[in-house]
Amino acid sequence: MANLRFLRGYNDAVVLGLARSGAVTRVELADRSGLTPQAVSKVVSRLIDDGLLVESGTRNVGVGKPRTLLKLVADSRLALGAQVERDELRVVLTDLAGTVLDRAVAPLPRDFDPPTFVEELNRLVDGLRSERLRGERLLGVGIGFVGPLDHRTGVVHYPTGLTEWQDVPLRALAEQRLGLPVVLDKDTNTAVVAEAWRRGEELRDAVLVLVGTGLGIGMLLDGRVHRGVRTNAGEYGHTTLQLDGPPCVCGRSGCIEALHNLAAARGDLVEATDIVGVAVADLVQLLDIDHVVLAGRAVLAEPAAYRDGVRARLPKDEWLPVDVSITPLGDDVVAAGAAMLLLSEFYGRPR
Amino acid sequence: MANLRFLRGYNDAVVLGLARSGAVTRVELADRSGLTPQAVSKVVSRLIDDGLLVESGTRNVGVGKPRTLLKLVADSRLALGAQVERDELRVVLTDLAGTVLDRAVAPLPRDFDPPTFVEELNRLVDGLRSERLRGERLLGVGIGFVGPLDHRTGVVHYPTGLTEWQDVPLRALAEQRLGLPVVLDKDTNTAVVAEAWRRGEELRDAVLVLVGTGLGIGMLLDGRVHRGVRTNAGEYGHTTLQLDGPPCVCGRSGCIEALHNLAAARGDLVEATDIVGVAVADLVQLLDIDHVVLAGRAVLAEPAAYRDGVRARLPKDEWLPVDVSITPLGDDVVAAGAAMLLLSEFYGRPR
DNA sequence: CTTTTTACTACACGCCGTTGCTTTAATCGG
DNA sequence: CCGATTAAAGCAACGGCGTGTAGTAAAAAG
Repeated sequence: MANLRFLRGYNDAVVLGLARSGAVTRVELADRSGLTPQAVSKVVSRLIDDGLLVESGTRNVGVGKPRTLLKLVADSRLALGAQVERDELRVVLTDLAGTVLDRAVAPLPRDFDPPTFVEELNRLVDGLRSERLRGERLLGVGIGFVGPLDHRTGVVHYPTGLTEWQDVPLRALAEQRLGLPVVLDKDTNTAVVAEAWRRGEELRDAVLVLVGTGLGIGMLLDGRVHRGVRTNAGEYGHTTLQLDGPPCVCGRSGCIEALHNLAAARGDLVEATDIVGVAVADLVQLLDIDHVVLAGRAVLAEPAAYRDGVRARLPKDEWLPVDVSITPLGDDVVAAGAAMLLLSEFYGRPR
Repeated sequence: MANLRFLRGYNDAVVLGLARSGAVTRVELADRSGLTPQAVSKVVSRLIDDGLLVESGTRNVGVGKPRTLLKLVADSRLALGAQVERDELRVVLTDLAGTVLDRAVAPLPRDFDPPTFVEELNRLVDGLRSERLRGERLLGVGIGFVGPLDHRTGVVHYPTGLTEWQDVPLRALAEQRLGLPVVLDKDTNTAVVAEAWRRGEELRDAVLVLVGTGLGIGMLLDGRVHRGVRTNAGEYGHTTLQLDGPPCVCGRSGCIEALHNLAAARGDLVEATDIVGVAVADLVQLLDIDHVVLAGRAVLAEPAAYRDGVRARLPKDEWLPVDVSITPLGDDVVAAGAAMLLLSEFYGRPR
């Protein structure tokens, strides 16, 4: 189904997305979006009325009237993002450009239950909210949680290590307590949203590899996050890499995660990063992506080693080079991505 | 970029897609599409004017005016599809519903060159065209080719075993010779299009596994074929399944394809199907899909064995069952899918 | 200063789905 | 048997989308 509201929202999002990557002009927006100059003028004037864009000077390119520069008003809209791990809650405040403005971190009790969590979330959110925010600039809160969960319904199913979380409608609970719109997604998905939102059209096919105690990936395919039928895509840690390998906690044998963690426990960084390299090379080949972003505690402890380990296993001299990078957002990537996921609900391309 | 033409085309495609799955009524179309009843009425009247739909009786559901049944006029539009293998060319004629109406098969000379191929394609196309087709019912020709190739540009790059095919603009060559619109895609992609086009909304996240001399997959993710940055996605045969496994023709070790073909050569069908099972289970977990379709010469020789081998490796008693099936199109699946890919260029959802 | 070139906008327009209402055709209730 | 009720579908007016045409604004070039 598509109607005129969809049409407008879609084109608004296209223009805003291009504007996010830096100062632009109407002419350039028309060229890069495929919209006619008239349509761009209308869209831009809507966005200026909403306070999302401002005109900021001119740029001269040869003869003729100079182009009017347009700039995103990054702090016209803000969002909060949370990362929930088994022992820690992190909440960050980001602006429309995806810049992290502030953060708060608090420990979570062992095997915490939903009410405890919602209260703690509310406490951190209130702290960040009261300092800066007057008026309606704060759009809502995104939550990046460990899986499995359902992004569409906002229900957490049964994450390992959290016995009190059996089919908990977290999105509804959080919306009620915080009085703000809430979106819920898997941590790996919010992380890849962070990269996609900040890098824009440059990043359309990418994988974000999150290496911590487990190994999960977030997939950006053709400009959209791939979540699968039940938001369960990206469980890459338990993919078989060695048929007769060592047993894994998941019950099967020779999983990527088992091989990686064994090598890491031995202190064999070369072997550990090589495992990740082989796994990523398989992914690149399967999905035909041109960007790989590495993140997670293990990677951030030894960024160069993991980056080089992955690069070494990727095919060289290829007609399509694969860009391998470490997330510039560091420990904030999941929480910041959750905030950007919420921003994208309002200002991203509608479905 | 989106405009009113896009809007109309999109909604037309939505309605036509629903109509493809059997006789429906305007009310049901409105319910299932999310469009308003008036919008459906307008769309349907457009489609009737174009000869794509007809009213065919009524259906009574309780009180009130009975619903008018609508039926797809399947033979109002036809398309041809070709499958190109290293030793054989197959061309089929399908209607708008994806039903195969006719076929022609011809051997191809060893290491055939582009001109030879285009002439042979033209000969088979002409044969199928002259028998049935008067007027403008034939929309064009789809070609499913072995990779690597570029779907967007229509250029075949450098398929192994075909030394005369270095960056050949096959789509342009074929369009010129045949005088018909042509689309080009990898064989695995056209095969998954065949399943998607025929099964409609029921199939939104699926993998088609094509097991022949190699092993490739076609991915349908969130209702769209995933091709990757350079139409190279789905090269699954050379994914590592055993780190220290036997050497593969690709230069690496322990690839799925190498393990499978070794087992098959030994005549060990259980082992061969189990390898495919493990590989598919990994895929299902990674992509979170709910449908697996098996196809290809090896599978069609022992369909039950492959189907059961795959089922055995998939997680059981899961909250999300995975449906495993054999393609009902048999040897035609790639060629028929190529025809449906062409149909979808005209009557599928626009990008 | 005039001409040329380029950026941008004002406004009428065609066409999209939507809204409100009417017509059509069945069942239901007496 | 027949009016009341219910549901499907069409008609007409409408708001809003991007588009096309024509015009204005602001620079460089001559």
